[in-house]
Amino acid sequence: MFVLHVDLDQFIVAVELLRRPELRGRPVLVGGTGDPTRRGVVAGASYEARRYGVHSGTPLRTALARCPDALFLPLDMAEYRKASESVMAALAEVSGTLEVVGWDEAFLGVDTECPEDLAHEVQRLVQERTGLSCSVGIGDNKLHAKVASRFAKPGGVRQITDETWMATMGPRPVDALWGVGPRTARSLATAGISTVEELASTDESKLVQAFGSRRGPWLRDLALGRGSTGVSGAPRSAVSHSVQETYQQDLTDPDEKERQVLRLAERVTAEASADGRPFARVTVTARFAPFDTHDHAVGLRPPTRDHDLVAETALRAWRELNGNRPVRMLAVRLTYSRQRDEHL
DNA sequence: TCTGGGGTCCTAGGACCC
DNA sequence: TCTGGGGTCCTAGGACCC
Repeated sequence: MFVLHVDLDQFIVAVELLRRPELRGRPVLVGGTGDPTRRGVVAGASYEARRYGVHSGTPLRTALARCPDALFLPLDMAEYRKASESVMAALAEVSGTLEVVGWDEAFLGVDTECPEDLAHEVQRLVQERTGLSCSVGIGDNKLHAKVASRFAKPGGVRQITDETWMATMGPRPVDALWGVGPRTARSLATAGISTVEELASTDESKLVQAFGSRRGPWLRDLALGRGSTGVSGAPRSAVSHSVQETYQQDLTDPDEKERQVLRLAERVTAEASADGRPFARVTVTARFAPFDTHDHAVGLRPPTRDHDLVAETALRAWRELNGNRPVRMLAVRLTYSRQRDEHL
């Protein structure tokens, strides 16, 4: 048994290039409305643009300053969703268990003698069906496969085993591990741990003290390359659905803030209604100027799909949030009820 | 680096019950 | 009266991912 991690190369940009092939080879950046003078960040950067130090997450204005010759395109979520569905449909043809983990990545649990051949076959299949290029990581577990696909980019195949793990990952900074972000990296740095090797050889009790009885040992396992092998083919249903909007100018008028909360509530209810499940909770999130984010949730009991009730509850959640300061971003999230409601 | 949009999971603490 | 121990549900907030 092997785990393959299939990861599309510069997915968002690649989808855009399918319909604008004349842009191939140029620095292309996708994000926001496509206007780099407005608030927004880069969601997808072509490899050419990345050479200028622009990556996903870079503010559009910064991207413009670093790479003034780049082509800026607006986000087109519907198009990426369509492309993602075609990719996953192609992967479903491969014999094995398919676990979709995002728009542009999936695990395949496969039973084969030669995972490399299969990986190349997967690449051919995806290319043929969708015109998109992907990288494939091979491992004995998900962590190995996930990390390997990063080294395989772009368009390659890489395998990581128990034997090669530490040689490959040992010298790298801890945030190269899947699940270690900037916060954890900083906490580890405080404890004098900066590389994967150092983390792997740290006394477990020390990690338990700093990160708790669950997270401590988990971090060490991560550094040792221990990960889950279970690839689940069970269909995943979304836990929640949300919409959010960052305003070009901070909102200061209280009535305007309430109108925006109601607008977002209507939008998210309309979008989430297609699912069929009733909603169990409404969460309103506000990002206040300059940048502190707070949220407040109110349960819907019993779970409901009533639009008016959702709107009212969103407004109540907003009022309980005490949003008296200038607002930069608002979001409304609906969490689905775990049971399908039979009396609707 | 003045910082989007859409998600997931975990933990801790309060309320409430027996 | 100065007060245990456990279970469950709920929410806030932290952290991470693409």
